[in-house]
Amino acid sequence: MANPATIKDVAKMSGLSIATISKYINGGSVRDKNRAIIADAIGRLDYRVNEIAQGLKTNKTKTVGILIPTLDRIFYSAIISVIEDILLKNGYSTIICTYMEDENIEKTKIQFLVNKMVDGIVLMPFDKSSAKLLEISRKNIPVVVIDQVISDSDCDTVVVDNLNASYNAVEHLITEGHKRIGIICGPENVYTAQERQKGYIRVMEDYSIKIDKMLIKNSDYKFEGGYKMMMELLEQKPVPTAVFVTNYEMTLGAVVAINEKNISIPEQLSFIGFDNMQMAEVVKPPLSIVVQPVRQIGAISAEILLKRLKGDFTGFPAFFRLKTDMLIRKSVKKI
Amino acid sequence: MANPATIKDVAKMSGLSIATISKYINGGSVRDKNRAIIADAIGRLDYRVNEIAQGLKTNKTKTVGILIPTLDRIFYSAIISVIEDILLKNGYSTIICTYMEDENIEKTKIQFLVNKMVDGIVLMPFDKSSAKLLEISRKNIPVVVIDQVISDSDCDTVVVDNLNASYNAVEHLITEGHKRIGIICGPENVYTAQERQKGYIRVMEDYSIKIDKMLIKNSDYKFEGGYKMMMELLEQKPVPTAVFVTNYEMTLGAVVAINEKNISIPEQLSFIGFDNMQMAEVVKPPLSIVVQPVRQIGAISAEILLKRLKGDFTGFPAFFRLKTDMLIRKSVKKI
DNA sequence: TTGTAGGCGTTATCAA
DNA sequence: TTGATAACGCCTACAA
Repeated sequence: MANPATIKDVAKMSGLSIATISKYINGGSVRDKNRAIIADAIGRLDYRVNEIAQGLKTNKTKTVGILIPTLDRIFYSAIISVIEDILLKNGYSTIICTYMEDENIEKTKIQFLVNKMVDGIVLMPFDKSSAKLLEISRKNIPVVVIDQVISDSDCDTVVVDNLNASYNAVEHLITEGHKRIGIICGPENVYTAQERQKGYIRVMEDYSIKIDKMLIKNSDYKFEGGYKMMMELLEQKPVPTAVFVTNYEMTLGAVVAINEKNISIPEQLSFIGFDNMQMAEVVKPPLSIVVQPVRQIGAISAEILLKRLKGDFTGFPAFFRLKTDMLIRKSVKKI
Repeated sequence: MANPATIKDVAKMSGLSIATISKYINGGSVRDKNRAIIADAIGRLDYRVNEIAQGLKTNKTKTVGILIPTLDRIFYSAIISVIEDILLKNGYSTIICTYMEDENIEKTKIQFLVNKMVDGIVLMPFDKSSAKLLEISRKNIPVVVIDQVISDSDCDTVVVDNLNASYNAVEHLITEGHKRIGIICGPENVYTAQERQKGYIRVMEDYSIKIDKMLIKNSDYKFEGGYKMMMELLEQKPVPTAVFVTNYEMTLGAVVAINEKNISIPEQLSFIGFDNMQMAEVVKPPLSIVVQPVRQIGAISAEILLKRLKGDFTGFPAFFRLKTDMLIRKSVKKI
């Protein structure tokens, strides 16, 4: 209704000057008697600092930009929840942008965030190229990169140990007697996909199992891709006795394919999926899966960014490599 | 590195006044020759409007606040994706806040958004109380409420026809010969849950089927709740021949319970779930489900808000009630 | 068509 | 401890 109250109004009502009110707000020294008067006036006027004006003056917006490929994947939305929560508790709000896994949109949105004068950025990049980071670093905005290692660029990074996540999963299959093991990986130009594929190859070599290239499928980290690649794997001769799928959406797709073919897990095919414990329980039988430390990823990212935002650049650039968990259920059979 | 360029810099470089540059930017009339000069200067300086300063002057932040219970549910994150996309294309950025299904946090966050001077708010409220809307309406900030009808308050509203969604699902079961039909609903104080429950009761009455209160379960819209209530339903005597679960997370929980009890769908129990087509396909056999028009909800909400933001209040308060779809798969047996 | 000047709400410097 | 005042970058009468 009425315009929001300003410092001026508070000053008028309390009979003090604008400068004094400002000090009161920002923790300067103010006579106790006056503190009371000011507090009273602020209460009656329901005064709040105008953060826009504040931002203009201080060059700080108390806002962090979060840039992710899409909100549709539980992996991303879960991380964001955590980050948002921590930042908010520290007085920062967040602008979440998705770029639909499109490099051009990604660039546009980075520009957008820079225009919005965010104080910091959390980025889950599409690919490994660092060009897009130029714009940001030119403005001296701290960036935390999650889930990917960007070459040739100094910035704090939080990833999971994808290689060993994959290594351990496949090793589990090997230990249970499997040799003919299929893997469905993500896009070849994506860091996490490369690492997960490396893990597969390394453990196979460590156990001196011959690698059949036909059992290594690259796809798009999407439902349909998982479905299609699973179908292809099932057509191999001899058919693999076990399959490892390296992200959540493709795991869904693969399971659907398996169901359609009326193949039973684990009797006819052993299976290890990725992410999302709830889903793993819904499937029959419950799936063994690799679980990423989503909460931890979010928490560490938020904390390191807050540190940079405070101007503390010790240990820059920081690099965190978090361990995954392996959840053993009933989708793997000993052979 | 260097500070970002300001209008002043552009003015200096082009030899024109600040006012002229401002006109150029905001579409005022400027001599063609000068337009070229200004464009050139802007390009060389890489000048961008400082939206903070602009906001201070215009009292507009070009920002919309989105307040949701949690990001963990695909129903919410999907809607947000759509809204964010449309708003962005119209020059608005979004601040997404979650309140963890806690009324107090919800209030705090509303205050937070108001402090951030958002131009508008999209709200998915926790309950039906309208008190929280006071703060917003006092500031004349347009609000669009999604997924709930707030009594005693004028604001644009977008909901789905939950009652008939439920009616149709249960009717499908009845048509297939079922009479003893269990339903797992959400919290009794939540609008969508009430409506879905009403739909059940109405269709049962329409078909003159006696209602057994023991077959109506209220829970919390969460995975564990769905699991627990399903277990309870399975202990009823005689056991229901069909069950309808009224949101996604509870559907997951219910399916897990059914799997654990080694009950087979649809031979021993017919089943209809809610939301998320992908999941429905993963389960074996694929589940028949009620699908909400997520994209449409997002699109309509964004459009109506944009309209209000432009100052167009025709038809206020608007009320949209969207229809759901029923996806028939293989989880219902004729008896 | 262009320029001058005042003000948006805040912070920060410097005197008092 | 307080207060007057000049910024911050932009917009907008109003005058030229």
